[in-house]
Amino acid sequence: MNHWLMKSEPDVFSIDQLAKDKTTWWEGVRNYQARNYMMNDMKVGDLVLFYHSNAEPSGVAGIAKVSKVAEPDKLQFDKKSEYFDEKATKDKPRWFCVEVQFVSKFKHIVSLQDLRENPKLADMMVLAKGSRLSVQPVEKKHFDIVSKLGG
DNA sequence: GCCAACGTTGGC
DNA sequence: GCCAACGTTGGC
Repeated sequence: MNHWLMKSEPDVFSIDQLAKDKTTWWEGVRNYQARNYMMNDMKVGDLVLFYHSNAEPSGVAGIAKVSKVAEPDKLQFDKKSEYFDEKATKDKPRWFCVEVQFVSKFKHIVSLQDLRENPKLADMMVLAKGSRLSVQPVEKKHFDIVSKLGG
């Protein structure tokens, strides 16, 4: 089983919204590297750190898990969506997304500062300079430390 | 709202 | 296939 970190702006979609909805298709990713992780590597049951970006504070807000493997992102075909992609066709979809399911919300958000201050987490991808990838792998040892911090 | 870092696009 | 210009991300 693999572990992941997925970023979402809470103003757009928060851990509370996921708790309410139970599951969601992770639509709107328009970065090939992030897509490839979802399309090729994410399996049902994989655990996900749900990360709030552009937030007060930014950080890991809870845990989700992959509930369905990748399927074509419907928004790429929706002309009214900001995620519409005129180069995508139903025969040859360009963008894929997995479905994730709510697992738990942390008692306390594990802020970016918390992550930075923990030497054991120093080589997490999310802490790398200029790291913008919205779907990224996480080592199990890091996942375990972060979930312990979250309570 | 600024801007550094990074990704994508498109002319050549 | 290079790379300048442009767009986006996301912390601050």
